[in-house]
Amino acid sequence: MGRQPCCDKVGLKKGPWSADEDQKLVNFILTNGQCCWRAVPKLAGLLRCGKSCRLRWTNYLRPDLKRGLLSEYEEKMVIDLHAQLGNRWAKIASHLPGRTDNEIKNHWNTHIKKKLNKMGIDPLTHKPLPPPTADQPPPEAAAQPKTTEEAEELEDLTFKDSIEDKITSPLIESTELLLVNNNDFSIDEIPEIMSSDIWDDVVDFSNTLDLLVDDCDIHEPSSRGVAKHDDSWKFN
DNA sequence: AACCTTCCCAACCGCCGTATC
DNA sequence: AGATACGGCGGTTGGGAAGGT
Repeated sequence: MGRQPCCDKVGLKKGPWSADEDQKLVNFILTNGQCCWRAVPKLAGLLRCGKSCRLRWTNYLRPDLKRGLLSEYEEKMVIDLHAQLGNRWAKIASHLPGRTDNEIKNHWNTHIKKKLNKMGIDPLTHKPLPPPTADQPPPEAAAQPKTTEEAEELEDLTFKDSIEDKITSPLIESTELLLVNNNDFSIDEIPEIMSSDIWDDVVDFSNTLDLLVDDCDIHEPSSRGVAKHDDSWKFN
């Protein structure tokens, strides 16, 4: 015989939590700490199952949670991490202090997905959406740019995306530093990238994500001493 | 003001790997 | 060794809020 069931699920309350229930749970956890969730509802005087208590605590009641919308910085982090990790929300959330996997998942599904689609970027692959064919008209969400500004933004993002493929694949350390791994650029690509209008954006993007750390210098060729390495430029 | 539609998010569901009996 | 609970995770849903007609 295995363990005891966590709850018999008979007579247990479901649905939204009341303020009174929240108070009971918070008081209990703050007094006793997080212990065996199975025991929590009984000890705290709640008619909920342990799993429901755990979810309520981790997603809503924890005192270290941030409330409100994700900042632009956090959103960029989520997009970048999603490009590397996919729908591993818990993993993504672990890099955003005070945010829960549920919160990030919701924000992705309700905001970021739409935003990327609107910009012509596939939220699954993070690549530009394929051009529409006669058989397959563009999805409603993937609207084509209507103005010059929108067209320029799309072009920018597409080019940036191809560069980011080369720059990133960062290792994310527990310190939340994103390290750029010895990424090689073809020598032919560097002048084009650096002379383009988006170079500043690339650096900004990297800075925003704390991609650039002390042991990772990005320089212009020759003048700032990028290490030339086998016909490619290397980030030190 | 009343109704309808869309949006948003808290909470649930079901699955999986691990722990326990 | 096998059965079963636990804890964690990602996907989905239901209902309230907001916006539109």
